[in-house]
Order: sequence, then structure tokens, then C-alpha cells
Amino acid sequence: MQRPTIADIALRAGVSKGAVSFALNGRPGVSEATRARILRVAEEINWRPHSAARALGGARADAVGLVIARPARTLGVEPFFARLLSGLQAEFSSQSIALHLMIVEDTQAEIEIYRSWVSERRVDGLVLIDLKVRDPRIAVVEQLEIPAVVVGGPGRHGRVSSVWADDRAAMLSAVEYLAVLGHTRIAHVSGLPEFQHTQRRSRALRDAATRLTLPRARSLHTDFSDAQGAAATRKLLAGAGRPTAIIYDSDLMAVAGLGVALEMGVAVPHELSIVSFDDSVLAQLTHPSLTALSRDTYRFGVQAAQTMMAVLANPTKTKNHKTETPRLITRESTSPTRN
Amino acid sequence: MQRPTIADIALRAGVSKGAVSFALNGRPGVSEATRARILRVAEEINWRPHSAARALGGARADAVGLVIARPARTLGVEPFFARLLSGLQAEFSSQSIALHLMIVEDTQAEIEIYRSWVSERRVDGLVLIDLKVRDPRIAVVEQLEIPAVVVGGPGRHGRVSSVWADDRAAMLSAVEYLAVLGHTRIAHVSGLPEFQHTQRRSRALRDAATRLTLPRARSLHTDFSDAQGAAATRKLLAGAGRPTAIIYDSDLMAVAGLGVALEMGVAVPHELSIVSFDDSVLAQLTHPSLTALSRDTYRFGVQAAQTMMAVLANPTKTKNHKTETPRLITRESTSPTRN
DNA sequence: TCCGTTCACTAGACCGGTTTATCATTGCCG
DNA sequence: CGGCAATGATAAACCGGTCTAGTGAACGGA
Repeated sequence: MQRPTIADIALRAGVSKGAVSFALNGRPGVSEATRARILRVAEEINWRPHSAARALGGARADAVGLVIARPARTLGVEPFFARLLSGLQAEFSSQSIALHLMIVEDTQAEIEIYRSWVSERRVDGLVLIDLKVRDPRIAVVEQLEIPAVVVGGPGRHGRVSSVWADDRAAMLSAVEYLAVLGHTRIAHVSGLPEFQHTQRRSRALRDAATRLTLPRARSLHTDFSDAQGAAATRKLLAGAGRPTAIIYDSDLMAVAGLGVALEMGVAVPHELSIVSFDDSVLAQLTHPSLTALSRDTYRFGVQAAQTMMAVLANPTKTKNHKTETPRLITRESTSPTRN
Repeated sequence: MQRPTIADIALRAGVSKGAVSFALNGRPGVSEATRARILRVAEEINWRPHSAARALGGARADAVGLVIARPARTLGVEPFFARLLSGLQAEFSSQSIALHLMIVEDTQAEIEIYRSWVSERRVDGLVLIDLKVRDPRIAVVEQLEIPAVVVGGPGRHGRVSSVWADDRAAMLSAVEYLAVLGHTRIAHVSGLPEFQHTQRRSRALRDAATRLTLPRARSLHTDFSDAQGAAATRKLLAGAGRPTAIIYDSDLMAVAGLGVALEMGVAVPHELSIVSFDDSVLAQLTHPSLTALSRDTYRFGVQAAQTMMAVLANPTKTKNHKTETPRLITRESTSPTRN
């Protein structure tokens, strides 16, 4: 038989469509007795709402959108996304909210997707990641007037809510730790320079270097890939006055860098200390295991989802949720300098 | 201003709603001149279709559903999912199909989600992963009459299409390789026994053991976590007549197992050879690097997506796409036995 | 007793498209 | 020139819900 509609329920229960709608949505306007009867009939004929019909009336889509503008191939490699995604989705699941996911080439395409999803009412909100320095998405999201959460602030994101960790404090703690161990030549293999978090970390390193008078502190930009992480390491270790410590912006690059060091005969940690700005099994399973700035990325995703749901509940209120600052976990890849 | 509708276009172009609909959908019923005029107006006022309204009329949702019934936390750790997901999505993106994603607790909840997504017309098709031995989802999907693709067959999945790799042949190649190196005591740290691919691999090992007369070949089941992988390894290495080679069903477990071996003072590869049934940077970056059965999981995802689209185009035809058999990549973690 | 309120419920418009039935023109053919 | 088909366009129904205005009855207070 055809899919049952509320009209069928109304017919069987002997009431009007409106009454059925009220009853099914737990709104006032029907007596408890009638409500119970309607629910029973709905159950009997196995009725389910037609989301499209609901959406036409302006109701929720019960989905949140996430667009990732990075090469698809790199995503499977980078543990960060997968963990963030599972955290996000785990929390959304508890409210039966699905994640509408799409991977695109660039920010322009991403914006196009936002426009169409919003105008087609496919999603109730958007999660933005990889905030850039002058990010064009912010204006678009504000103009579209859709609830949104930026993962990774704080920065210029106007009235849009955000969830962020204190990258600066984390970087400072890593640099100070290395300085205490006697390191003065500290390098930083960072991510894409257009990302705000990359900039914050690089700036924190510069500031710390000035304060602690570390002469050769510098950041080398990469695209986050293990290949470029390895290349940057090779360049650093081949040059004169090579660093005695390197901080990597991702554990994947740190592991790649470790491989290069071993290959070049540079002993870790005795000749080179390595710190990863991201922690995962990857960092724990290498030998030597990697000292890392650790945070619970899964939990970060959960908090992003919670913020999203708060914004959905009250779209006018901007929330800026600061999560725990990544803590330095010392493992085998760092040690005092030898002088 | 309000979102423009086809009524607005009709007004401006001086035609009826119906004519606009015909023009926008490239159907006959309007002259070329009128069509051009309508398209121009639509462009001018930046009109976009309202998917909900379309769906109400029975049109496509332009989304494919994927439900994962595993603990959310483990997903971020396991590289396989992330790579599969990016392959899937990369291919779907090319047709502007979004992925509707949800993580749930168990198969029962997964089935509930299928029912609601289908009846709410949220998705055009479903991708099923982790096929179980007598998988209840198959019957549900057939009953719902929704296009579906099973990732990882072949097995009992009725008329539902599938994309699969020859696990059996892959396992045989690994065992034969180890046998040629002189190994006779080969263990297998496998995944959950209810999964069809786990069973196929275990059975292949048994068959090979019989044919090659390897006495102590056996499979230990785990839940795919690094913790259980490590525990299984510890158990294997602590016992008397310990294996000289272990095959792990995932690279994560292989890396964990490698850690345990090093910790227990068992030299790899001289005292113990390790083979991973899955390859990723993880396997390449350890020291020693891991011999692995390698396949392009990203590509696997792409092929799954292609199959899905083929099924969407022609739902009556079942497709069973066999992908490349995982090839053994020998690295540093395997060597001949010492006698 | 009468009026104002509240309550339970109904009828019907509405959301933004698609589709069908219908109609007016025009062109062609015998 | 009459008849028929093809073409281009329209009006209105329809999809399955939500939501608002309105109705009738019961109830309470002055």
C-alpha cells in the first residue's frame, strides 16, 4: 500500500489533519485522550513523517552541514579530521541530527554549496573548519542568516559562534619546555600560512623567541602533507646551524620528520628533539615515541556539536567556547641538549 | 528580500508557473525563445530550486546515506574509514551528491535510521559497510526497495549490489609468502568474528595451513582496537611455541603489536615477522616498516560510489564489482626464519 | 443570567515546486 | 477549404505536511 500520510491517520481516528499534526508534534490543541488515540493509530499504520513536506512548511531539516575544502585524498591520512568528525557526529546522533557532508576543491565551491544547502533547506546549521585569515565564508554565512559554528577561532568571525583552543598558550608551553631543556635553535614546521591557527602558532613562536632570546626560531610553511613535512625537515637538517628541536603542526608531519632524521643519521632525541602539535596513536606508536601537545580531538568535536546545538536553539546569541588548552605530554622524542 | 520562487520568475517573464518549470527542467512544452527568456530571468533574480518542494513531488534527494554502527571513538583511530569516506565523497561530489552520515550504536539502530531516511526521502541510496554473517540489514534494504551497495562482499546479500576485494586470495598470498620464508607457526590477529570479511580471512588461513601443513596456524579475534591487538600479541608471544609470524587484520593493530614485541624484547623481523592486512602511512612510518597487504582504499571508496551511481541510474540491475586484490608489499618487518 | 474566556477541534490556506488536462494557434494535407 | 495534428502555453490539482483563523461548547465570575 501507499505510504501512510496524516490524512490517513485523520480518517481512521475520525479527526482533522490539523489535530493529527498537533498530536504528533506534542503541541497543545488536542485533549490527552484524542492525542493518545491519534498516536496509537499512527503507530498502527506505521506512519512516518515526510521530511520534504515538513521542510516545505519551514521546519527543521535535522541535519547539519559540513563542507571540507581540502584534497579528498589527504583526509584519510590526517587523523585530525576523522577524530573531529566522529566527535561531532557522536554528539549530533544523540539528538538524531545527521551530518550532511561534502568535500570540494576550494573555498569558492564551498561557498556555493553553502548557498544551495541553505536555500534548499537541507541543513539547519553549518560547521566551518580551517578558518582563514580573511575568510570570505564568514560574510556569506552572516548574510545567509544560518546558524553556524567556526571550529578553531578565535579570530575575525564576526557574530558567528566558535569553538577554539588556545593555540598560542600551547605553543608557548612547548617552546618554554624546550628552552628549559637548553634548546636555543628551535624550528617550526607549520601548516598552510593562510590558516588562522597557523598564524597564531607562528606568531607565538616569534614572541617566545624574542622574550627568551632564541636567535634562530623560524617557521617553515607546508601543506600539512607528510611529503612536505619530510621535505621541510630535510631542508632544516641539511643547513648549517641546524635546529636542535623541531615543532611540527601535525603528528603526521612529525612522524615523517622523525623518519627523515633517522634516515639522515640524526639521533632523536640526542641530537634533535621533536615535538608534535597534535597527538594520536601515531605519536605514541613510533620509536622513539613523540612528545606532543595533546588534546582530546574527539571531545573537541563533541563540544563543537554542543555549541552548534546551542546556536540552533538560540540563533541570536553568539557563543565562543574555549576548550582545554593542549597539554604537553613528554615522551621519548625530547631531551636536554648536550652542552 | 524573500527567496525567489518560480512564481516570481513567471511573473517577471510574463508566463505561467508551469512554463517556468518546463523551461528550467529542459522539458518540451516551451519554445526556445521563451525558454531562453525564462532562464535569463531565473539567472537575474538568482533563483535556486527548493529541494524540499521538489522532493514532495517525488524527485531525487541528491544524497546517499551511510550509517556506521561502531563506537564513534574508534573511527578516528582507524585509518580505513577515513580513506573510504574520502574516496566515496570525492566521487559523489563530482555529481553533486552529498553524503548523509550518521554514527549509531548497533545494527538495530542502523536499521531504524534506514527506515526513517527512506520514508522521509532524505536519501536516494544507501551504502552498507561491515557486512555481517547473517546480516539483517539486507532484508530491510530489499524490503524498502531502495538502491543500495554493500561495501565488502561477496557474501549473502541477495539482490543488493556490492563492491569487494578478494580477501581470500590476499590472505593466501601472505601465508604463502611467509611459508616460503620458512615460517610454519603463523598466527592471525583478526577482527570481529561476526564480520564476513573476518571469516573469509580466517577460513583462508585454515585452508592454507592444511594445504601447506602448517601446524599451529590460528586466528585470534579482537574488536579491531589497538588495545585488543596489543593484548592478543602479548598472549601469543608469552605462550610456549610462540609464532614466528603474525598477520594482523588492520595496520593499527599491527603497529600496536609491533610495539608489544619491542617491549617484550622480541626482535622484529629476526624473531618475529609481522604482516599487516591493511596498508597506510602508519605501516610505512614505523621502524621497522611493516610488510603489508596494500590496496588503494581511497580508490575502493571511489569504486563503491561509482557502483552506487550505476545502481541509482538503473535500480533493477545488480552489480557486483570486484576490485583489485590487495598486493603484498614487502618491507622491513618480515624476514626468513633463522634455522 | 449573561458575557467573556478557555478549550478542543476543524476547515482551509499555504509552502514551492511538478504534472496533467485543457485550450488556442498554427501549419499541413487532401 | 475543412479537418486534424502538432506546438506552445495556461490553469489548476497535487505532493504531505504546518499553521492560522474560526467555530461551538463548556465553564466561571459578576
